[in-house]
Amino acid sequence: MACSEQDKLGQAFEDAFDVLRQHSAGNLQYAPDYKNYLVFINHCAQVRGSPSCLGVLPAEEPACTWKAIINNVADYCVEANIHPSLQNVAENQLMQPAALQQKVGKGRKKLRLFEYLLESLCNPEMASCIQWVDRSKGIFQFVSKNKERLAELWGERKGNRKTMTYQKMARALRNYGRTGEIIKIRRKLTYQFSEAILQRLSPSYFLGKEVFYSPCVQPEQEYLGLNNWNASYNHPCANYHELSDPDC
DNA sequence: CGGTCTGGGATAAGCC
DNA sequence: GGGCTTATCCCAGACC
Repeated sequence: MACSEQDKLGQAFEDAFDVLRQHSAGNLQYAPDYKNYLVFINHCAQVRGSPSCLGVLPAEEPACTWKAIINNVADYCVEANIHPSLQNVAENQLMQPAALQQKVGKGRKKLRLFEYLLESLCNPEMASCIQWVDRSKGIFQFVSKNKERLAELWGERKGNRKTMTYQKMARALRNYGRTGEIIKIRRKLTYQFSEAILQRLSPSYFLGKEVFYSPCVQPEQEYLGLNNWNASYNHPCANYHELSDPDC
């Protein structure tokens, strides 16, 4: 693929993300860069599959309209299991819910508890249930008042018949202690993602971008730079689907 | 003393 | 069907 063609696609990718950012009110937590765009391009069926689009992305090409691009960015984001707000954006704006359901439900590895916790940590709506204590160390804490609610939602997500409780959920968390994925902190309701997990979450391929977007930035918080990348709950959101695959 | 939290053995469930 | 991984159930003890 020629450089100019890459540039076109890269620009299309970045612009599409800009649109998504606007629609998600700054909740998009992806910094577009070239490698990301390559992943996107690889994912993009139109670009990958259509000879007319292969390598070139003319704005007037119907199969490669902004709508198609944004759809595919959203599609990619959903497959990457990015923040639910993105799904809402895509659903509201462009995507068919049925397609979303299919992507979430079919051909995917079973959701694991720590993945769900990461997802919750990235979800502002769950801030009343679970919060970061020290993102740089991967330490998080359940909110005593609403921890049962989080457990219930976990149970619902798993499709359990019986109600999930915090006690049972915490037991599963302690099992992660054996594998080292999550360890218990000697502090009430507090756990920590292991360094190995944090490193596996580290988006080395994002090198070169300083700013990205946080879904639940607190008033006193600012956007995070790369130095704080491991401190961020953004990259777990964007990448946790890859955790179970050491090759990723 | 009671409620909450933590720890761990046993076992079920799902996947390969 | 067996082995492995992960999740769940249940009980006991520590702590506040």
